[in-house]
Amino acid sequence: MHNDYDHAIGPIGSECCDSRYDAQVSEVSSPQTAGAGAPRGRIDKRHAILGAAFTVFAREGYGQACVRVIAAEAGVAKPTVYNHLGDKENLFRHAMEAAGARALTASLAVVAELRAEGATADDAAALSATLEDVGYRLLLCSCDERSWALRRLLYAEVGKFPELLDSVWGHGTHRVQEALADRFARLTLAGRLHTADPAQAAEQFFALLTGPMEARSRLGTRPVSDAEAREVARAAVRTFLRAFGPGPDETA
Amino acid sequence: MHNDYDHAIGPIGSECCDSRYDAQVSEVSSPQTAGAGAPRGRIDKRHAILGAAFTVFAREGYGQACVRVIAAEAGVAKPTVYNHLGDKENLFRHAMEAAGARALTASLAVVAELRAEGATADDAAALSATLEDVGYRLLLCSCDERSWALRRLLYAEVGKFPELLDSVWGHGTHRVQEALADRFARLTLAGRLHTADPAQAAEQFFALLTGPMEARSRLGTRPVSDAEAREVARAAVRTFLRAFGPGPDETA
DNA sequence: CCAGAACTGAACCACCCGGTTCAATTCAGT
DNA sequence: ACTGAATTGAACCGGGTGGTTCAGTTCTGG
Repeated sequence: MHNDYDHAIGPIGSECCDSRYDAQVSEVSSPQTAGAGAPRGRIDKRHAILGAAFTVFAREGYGQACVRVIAAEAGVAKPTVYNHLGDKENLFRHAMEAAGARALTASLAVVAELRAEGATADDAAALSATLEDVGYRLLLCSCDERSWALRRLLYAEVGKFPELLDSVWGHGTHRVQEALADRFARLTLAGRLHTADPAQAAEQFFALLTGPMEARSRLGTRPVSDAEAREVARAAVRTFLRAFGPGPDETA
Repeated sequence: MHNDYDHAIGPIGSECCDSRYDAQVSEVSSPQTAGAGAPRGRIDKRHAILGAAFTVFAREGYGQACVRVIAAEAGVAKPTVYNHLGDKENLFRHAMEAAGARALTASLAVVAELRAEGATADDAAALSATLEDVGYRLLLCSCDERSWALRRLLYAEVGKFPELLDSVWGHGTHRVQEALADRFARLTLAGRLHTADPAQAAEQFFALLTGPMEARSRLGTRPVSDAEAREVARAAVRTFLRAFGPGPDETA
């Protein structure tokens, strides 16, 4: 009868669902009957479902994951899942988009820090330290378990869900690299960097960070130590600054 | 009754299967009844099955792919598939390993070219051109459709098949980067490069190549033009040489 | 306090998949 | 030409899946 779900039937107050469920989706409950028999509220079932869906999809893959398990993980009956999101495909899409948005905001926050810190220090050593710190925190974001799971699922199902490439991945990396390129451009104008093409520099900075990490963390299946992450960030920044740091202005 | 397949029952001459089926697995046939009614021979059914399995797995993912389709794609009856490889999991494993071996040999051949060409030219421009060419060809390998499919499947099923990480991916990238590091070490000894840590330099060289390509080719779903691949290789080599090329020997 | 919406649990359905069995057929080695 | 192995097609089985239905319960808004 009804074809378009997502907020067509309007099961709960789901139209205002722009509020990203921040950390864990299983404990925030409407401030009534708090701590009583019912462990969770009524209005955030949707968040619980999306979170559980991502967890299960990440653990078992889209094809192998079954909705019953997702419902169980969310502490919810199976019809409730279908009532909220109507379809396994839609469920997957929304779970991925939510996870992507969360990962994006984390990375953007790190790059935003570069704006703040980068303005304070002035000498070359300070710039190097700042870049290293930003790189390290960017690596922490990128090496988060949920982040790896997101990338794996994206890789896996890009054939069946091509639109997720844009809505989850493309926009994200583009915006992060754009913000990075903005900072590099300003640093170049200030004479502290020599990036003829800031966008390309940002692209390569990102590659120098995440590329080595992919191998070292075994595609995200092995937790990477803080020391190793810092070492990768240090190496990346060293190479980056040798190539783009202050020096001969041979802007090709 | 029987638990260990693969060459336990010995259906055909499969023990000698170390010969990698080179290009396409669907046309080589024993030199008899060539071109007649039966389109393929009898002895290379296994290759056909493995090739078809990889094709179907790449197209639909491990979970969604069903053996019937694989058998159809291979032009073979379903029991034949089970007779040869016994299990969907084993089928997947072997298809992945075969594809991984093929991709590895291609990349290794490219790096081997660096050994030959790198010895001839002497000036800096020639080194740059050689590195660009090697990078470009490495990118071509890495951007091959089957290569992307292999990486996607690896990413996707690394949770269910952790051993594939080593047998398909780890060994491959390690060997390529090792070969690259060897070349860099020799070039450093010859005074034409300054790589304090050749392994790390190779790691970053690889990252500068493949990282930007990941975004530009949309995770391998969009064919990348030769011009763009060449541009990425050029940019990577330029950055790499600025960082590690002849200049101040500030080996940290 | 009550009407109505959301939620639950369980059963149910049709479908498809992995894997097996089997008789009939085709091929390879000699 | 003949024997035995490989292959085929088709049917079959058990089980799990996506998705629905429904009666009954729990909560929410007013």
